[in-house]
Amino acid sequence: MRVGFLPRDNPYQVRQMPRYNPAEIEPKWQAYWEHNKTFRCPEFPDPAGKGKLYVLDMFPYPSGAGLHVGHPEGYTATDIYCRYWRMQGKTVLHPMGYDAFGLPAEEYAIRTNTPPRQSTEANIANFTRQLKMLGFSYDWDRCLSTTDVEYFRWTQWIFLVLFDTWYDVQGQRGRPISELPIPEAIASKGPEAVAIYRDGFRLAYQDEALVNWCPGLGTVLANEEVIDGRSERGDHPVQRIPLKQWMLRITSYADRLLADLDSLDWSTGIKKLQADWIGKSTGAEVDFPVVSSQGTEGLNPKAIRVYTTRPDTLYGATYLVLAPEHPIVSKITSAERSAEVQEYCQAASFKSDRDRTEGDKQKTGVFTGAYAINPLTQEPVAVWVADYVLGNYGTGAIMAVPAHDVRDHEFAVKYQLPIVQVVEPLDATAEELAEIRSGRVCFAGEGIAVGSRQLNGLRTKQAKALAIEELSKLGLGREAINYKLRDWLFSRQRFWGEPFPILHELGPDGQPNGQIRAVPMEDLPVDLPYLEDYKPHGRPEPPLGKADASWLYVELDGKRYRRETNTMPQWAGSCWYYLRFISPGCSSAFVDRQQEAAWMPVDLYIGGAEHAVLHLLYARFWHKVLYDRGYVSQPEPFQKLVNQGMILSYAFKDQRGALVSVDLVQEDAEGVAKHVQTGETLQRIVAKMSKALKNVVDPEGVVKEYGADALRLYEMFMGPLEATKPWSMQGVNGVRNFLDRVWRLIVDSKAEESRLSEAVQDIATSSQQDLVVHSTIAAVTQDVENLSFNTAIARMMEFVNHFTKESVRPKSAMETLTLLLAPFAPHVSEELWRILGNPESLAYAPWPKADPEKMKIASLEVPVQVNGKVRTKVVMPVGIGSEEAERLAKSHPRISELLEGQTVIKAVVVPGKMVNFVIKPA
RNA sequence: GUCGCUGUGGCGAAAUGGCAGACGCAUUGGACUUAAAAUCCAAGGACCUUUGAUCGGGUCGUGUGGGUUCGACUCCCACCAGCGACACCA
Repeated sequence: MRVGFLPRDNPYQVRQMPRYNPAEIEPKWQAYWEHNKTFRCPEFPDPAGKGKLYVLDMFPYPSGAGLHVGHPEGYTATDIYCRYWRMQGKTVLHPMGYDAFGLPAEEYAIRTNTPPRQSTEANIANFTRQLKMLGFSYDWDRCLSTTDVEYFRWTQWIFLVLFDTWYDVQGQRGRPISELPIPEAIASKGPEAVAIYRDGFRLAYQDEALVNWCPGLGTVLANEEVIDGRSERGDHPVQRIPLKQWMLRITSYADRLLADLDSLDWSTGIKKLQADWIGKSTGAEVDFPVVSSQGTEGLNPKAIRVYTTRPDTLYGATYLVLAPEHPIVSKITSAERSAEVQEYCQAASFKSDRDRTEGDKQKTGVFTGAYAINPLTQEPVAVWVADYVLGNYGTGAIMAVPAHDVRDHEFAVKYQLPIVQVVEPLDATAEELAEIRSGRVCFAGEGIAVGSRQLNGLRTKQAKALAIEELSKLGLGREAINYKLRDWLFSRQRFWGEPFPILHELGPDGQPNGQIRAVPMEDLPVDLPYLEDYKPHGRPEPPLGKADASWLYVELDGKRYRRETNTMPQWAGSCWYYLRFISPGCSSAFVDRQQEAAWMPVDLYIGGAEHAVLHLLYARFWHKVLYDRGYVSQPEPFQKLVNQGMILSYAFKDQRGALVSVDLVQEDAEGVAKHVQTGETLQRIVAKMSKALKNVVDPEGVVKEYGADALRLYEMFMGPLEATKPWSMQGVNGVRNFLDRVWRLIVDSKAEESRLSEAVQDIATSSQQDLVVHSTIAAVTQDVENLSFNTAIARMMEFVNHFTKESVRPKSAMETLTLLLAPFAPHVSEELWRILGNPESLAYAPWPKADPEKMKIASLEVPVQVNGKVRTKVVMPVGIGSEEAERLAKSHPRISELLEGQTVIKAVVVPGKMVNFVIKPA
């Protein structure tokens, strides 16, 4: 229990305050909590307490615009949960920090012409001020920003762990690179060959690959940051160009990232999103030996390997399609087709993914002139090139089964390629069957194999298995697994990010010779250099290349190196911040080992659904690497995840469906919205808040007008946490009204200074009051634990409605209400608690306990139905038996009247709930 | 196109097999007041019916259509609408 006092220099002295005045009490209590470090979290959970609780918010990106009403939604939810569990005796870790590296901050810095560090720090200060204004019970001593040098020192350190790790497929875990078995052939070539061999296995590796280059932003982007061929941020076009980039081998962890979703307490929706993103599929790889007019002597391998999820349709494979990037294309193309094929492939390579899919989406392709042998039919099939086949998925080649794949069907129809049905649907009409048999319609479902020799008559599942077995015997096929997930492109050509702690060795000519090494751990952090001009210039060379030679060039162990000049993407810092919060001051490690074991995993993680895939997948991946390497104790970081719903705003739409800015709308007396200029009647809809529509709600303005407690309460009262819901200022006024009522319930609003209302007296509660008090405790307790805050608030409103009517209000009941309200509206509750005569903060006061004895009632009204329709209600004693209840119900005059002359077929009696007589005319 | 979420009074919502609309907003009426504001009390799904007025009684009602059940907002099937995510991954 903490005994608090008000700081002497507190500007918010208790003044006369007969009325509820949040503008006075809120800053006062915020100063009190801060001064007394009320919410400081100990290094370890209290062994005498009821265990630990780690509750985390997705930390905000400190934009220049300040806090949005969406932020306090999740933050209030976690705050209520934390305050509740503190009162229940748990030791609660509840930190806050900032995700401040990355494009938005840098764009903002360029726009406002300030160095990024300076504008970032200003934004952070503003965010902190706004967050403190809302009275969240964070342990602010643990606050961090991903841009703190002492923080990103450890981000760099973790990157070096990734660099030092290879994935042991047999053991299914990441291991130190020093344990990678080196083949004799490599070892004999000397240490440089060994180093290059190792580099090929590291989880952090460099790769020359086709990347998403965005000239508008002057950087490459991860696949996840590209939406429809345009950048997620800024909506600039993205091109595919080959560039040497850092990649993280997240694909090695695909299977575990998928499998471990089972163990998590996340919504099925989010789990499914992640599972779909990982996109595991099982099928087979099948080899089609090549027959080329060029001959196959120089060909290695001599077969085209395709990936299919439907090996059972192999007899229907009437042609093959290669991705334009497939290396075998140029080797098998016949002389007369060469020019055409080359032109097609070249055109495709310059196309962005957008261009490939845009427009009429008509599939295109060219015939290579080559053929390959279907391993089961032994028939030759044509080999085509088409850009609807992706080079970086599966083997980059497919067998086309036009009868049973919609894409292949479309292509085959366009180029008049043969369509052969080999699967018969199980339940199709005669007409449908005829369409499928004729090849006019494609059937992609499962069914019975036909026209497939040994597979005939088998169901799809069995046919797949047998086909794989047959292929294995021939040595031309095997079971295979594929993932949609790609390795994570991890480098950016921008200034405002963590520098890579990597050095490129320089050869005698002063140019990098291809050998790389990590910056020694003890030399971390690698800070960003000072740059006069850090702006992107539209070319792929990173701005850090312009740094001073003293930063750029390093001499180590007698060798000269050039620093890596790429920076890490914004996601890097948020991959592990939850660990740093556990021991933010630890200078010997990224997290203190004992403290990590004591606090992890995060028990409740709340944030927006927009991070369902990217942040959560990346963080889980890093965590698993750290787990494999023995640095953390848990395989998963976030045990329970909840996504708060989006807060929308009202907007207006005209007859054509165009959105109208709210300052152009006026509602008349009947509440009909009209356009100010045209007088046109507008339709009210809900839409995302946007500057263009001028319907953005500023939380700071709401705090000034209604108070932080009202804002908190309103955001929770709007509806279920996970639902999207529209903002209403009248609703805020409603909860503010409730707080006023609570205040008047307890405080004498006529007196000059704050003192108890005369109605509040130190007397015992009546049994009827007991019922209200204890059933409210029970309901609020359960609702808070289930994060059902809207109904918890409704229960407290009922409590207040009840006691407002009582002319004498027992003090104990008022204290109970104050404690129940405390997690939701902490400022006013602290103030009331003090007025009720308690000198200490209620932050750690024991949560009220519902006494079942006091919730017992003697009798209740039970609905009585006839044929399922409620006809009357009968008062029955609690605990009544079925027969007695039936007898009581029957004896009610209205019921006996209805049963008159009828036969009761059945009487359904649920004691205490209802009685139902099923009757028919006699 | 595929997947997911959501459809309940004028509005935000509650009830997840057992009295539909708790609680709140807005509305209406009353009390207090010289008056207004504030506050307090009360009413309220729609329609029909009984009555001098009440009390009362009935029919319909949770997006639409069907089904399971003594009983469905709740479970199942099909469809419609709105929102969101993904989108040639073979």
